[in-house]
Amino acid sequence: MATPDDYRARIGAAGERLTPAERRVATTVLDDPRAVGFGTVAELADRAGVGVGTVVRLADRLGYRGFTELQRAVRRDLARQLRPAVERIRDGRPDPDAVADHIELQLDNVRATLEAADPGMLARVADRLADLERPVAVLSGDASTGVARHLLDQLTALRPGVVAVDGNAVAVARTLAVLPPDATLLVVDLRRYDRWVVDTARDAAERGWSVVAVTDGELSPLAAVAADVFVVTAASLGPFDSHVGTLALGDLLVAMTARRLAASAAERLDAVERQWQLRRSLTLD
Amino acid sequence: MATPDDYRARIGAAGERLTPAERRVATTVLDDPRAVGFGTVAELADRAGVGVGTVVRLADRLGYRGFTELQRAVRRDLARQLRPAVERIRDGRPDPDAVADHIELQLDNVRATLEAADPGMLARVADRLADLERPVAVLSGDASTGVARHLLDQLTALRPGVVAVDGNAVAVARTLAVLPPDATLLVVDLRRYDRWVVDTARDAAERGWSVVAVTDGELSPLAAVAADVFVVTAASLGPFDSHVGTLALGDLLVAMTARRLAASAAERLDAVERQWQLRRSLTLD
DNA sequence: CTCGATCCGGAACATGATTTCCAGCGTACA
DNA sequence: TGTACGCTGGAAATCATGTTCCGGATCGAG
Repeated sequence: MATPDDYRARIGAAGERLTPAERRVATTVLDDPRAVGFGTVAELADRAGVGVGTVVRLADRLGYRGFTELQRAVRRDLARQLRPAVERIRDGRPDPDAVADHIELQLDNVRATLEAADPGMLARVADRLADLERPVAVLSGDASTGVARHLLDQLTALRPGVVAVDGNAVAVARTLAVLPPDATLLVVDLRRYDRWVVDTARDAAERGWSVVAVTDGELSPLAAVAADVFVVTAASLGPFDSHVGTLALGDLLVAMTARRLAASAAERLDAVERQWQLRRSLTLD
Repeated sequence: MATPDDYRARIGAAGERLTPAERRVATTVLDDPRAVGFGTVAELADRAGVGVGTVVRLADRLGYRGFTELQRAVRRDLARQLRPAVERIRDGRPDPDAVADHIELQLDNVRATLEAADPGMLARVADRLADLERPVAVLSGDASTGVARHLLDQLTALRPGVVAVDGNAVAVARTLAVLPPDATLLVVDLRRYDRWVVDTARDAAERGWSVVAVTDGELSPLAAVAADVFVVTAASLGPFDSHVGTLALGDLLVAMTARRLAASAAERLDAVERQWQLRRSLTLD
C-alpha cells in the first residue's frame, strides 16, 4: 500500500541517475529497510560499504531533507506493516476493487493447496520427476497452459527428457508413441476439463505410464485415471479460476526435484548460465 | 516468540510495583510498541501524558540501563516481526522437503506482492487494460514466459486486441510496428533481465506507448523505462525465483479489468463458451 | 496543622548522531 | 600528458536526543 511519499518509488524514480556508491546504498535500503528504520547513518554506511557522506547524499538525491527524513519515511512504512491485519485492510479506500479480499483469497488458495498435498505423495512424485531414466511429459488444459508451461520450463532447466504434449492431434500422438512405457505424465487441468486432455491422460495411463494429476477435486475425471492426484484450491473473485495455488504446488515440486537432482541440476544450470553469458543476452546487473 | 529479554515479561514482573504515572507509560508501551521503537522519549512521554523523567524511571525500574536500552529491546522485538519469511525460515533447521516452509514463503510472496501494489496504479492500469481502443501487447523474459502466457490468455478471453510480443527479432519488430502509438505494453521480467526484453520495452516507451512493468525491484532496468511499475516479491527455497506473487498480481489485474469490461467481456466469454459447447471439446461435468 | 516521604515534571547538561565541508582520487576529454 | 570534473570517504561542526538533577506537589501520619 504505497504512500504518496513512498521511499521505494523515489528510489525507482531516481533510478539510473544514482552513482555506483549511492546505488549500493539504495540496494541495501530496499533489501533490508529495517537497517534504515532502526539503525544509524554510520551503520547503514558500513553495511553498504560506503562512507557516511554517500548515505546522506543519497537521501538528498531522493528529495529528502537529509537522512533523518528518509529514515522517517522508512519508519512510517515499517510501522504500517506492523499494524494488525484488520487495521491494514481498513486503511485502503472503501474497497473499490477489493484488493484486500483478493489477498485473503489468494493466500487461502496457496495455503489450502499446499496443505492438502500429501507429503508422501509429494515425495513419491518428486522422486519420479528426478528419475533421469524416465522421461517426463507435461500436458495441460487450455486454461492451464501458462502454469503448465512454467512448470515445463523449470523442469527442462533441471533435467533432460522433458517434453510438452501439445499442438495438433498428430503431434500429440507422435509424442506419446515415441516415449517409453515407463514415462511420467504430469497433467494439469481444472474444472471445465478439456476432453482431449482427459482422453490423452487416460490413454497414457492405459499404456502403463505413471500419471500425476493436478486438478481441482477428487471428482475430476482426471482423478479417475491418475495414480497420484493433487487437489488444488482455485477460488477467485474474477471470472476465471485462480491458478496461484497450482503454481505454488508446481514450485514446490520443482524445488523438491531440484534438491534430489542436486549435482546434475547444478551442472545443467551452469551450462545454461554459460550460454547466457556467452550470448550477452542478459543485461549486466 | 519470547526472548530471554522480553520487555513485556519485565513489565509483567514489575507489575504492581509501578507508580501510577509509570503504569500509564507501561500501558502505552504495551498498547503500541511502535511508539517506543520508532519514537523519542519526549514523544512517548507526551503520548502517555507524563514527563520525560517518568519514562526514564520506568526503563530503570524494568532493569534497563535507560530508555535507550528499553528501546533497543522493543526494536529487537519489532524487527523480528518484520523479518521476511526467507529469513525466518533460514534460521530454523534447513528442513529439506518442509512443506510448511514453502507455505510460509509463498504466502509471504503473495502478501508482499499484492500489498506493495499501489491501489491508484492498479486502478490506472486496469483502466488501460479495459480500454478497448488501445491494443495491449504482452512481453516477458524467458523465466516469466509461463505466467505471461497465462495473463495473455486471460486478457484475450476478456477483450480483443491482445497480442504476444515474442518469436524472433523480425516478428517482434513487426508486432511493434503494426500497433498504434497509444498501445499498452505489459512487460514481465525478473532479476536476470533478458537484454532484448529491456531493449524492446525501452523502444516501446520511446514510441510513446504506455509501458507497465512487473519486475522485482525499483532498480530493475525495466523500472527505468516503464511509466507504471509493480514490484513483486519472489523469494524461493528452490533454485528459481517464485512467480507465485507475480501470478497473483496478474490475476488481480485481470479481475479488475473484467469488472470494468463487465458487459462486453461477459458477451465475449459467452461466445467462447458457445464454441466450446458446439465442439463438445469439454467433458460434461 | 506540620512534617516527611514519595512521586512527578521539566530545565540544564552530556552524549551521540547527523550534517556540512573539504581533500584525495579516478576518469574522461582535450 | 595535463586538466577539469565528479565521485567518494572521512573529519569537524552542528544539531537532536537521552540523562541527570532539582524544585514543587501530593498524600498520609503524627
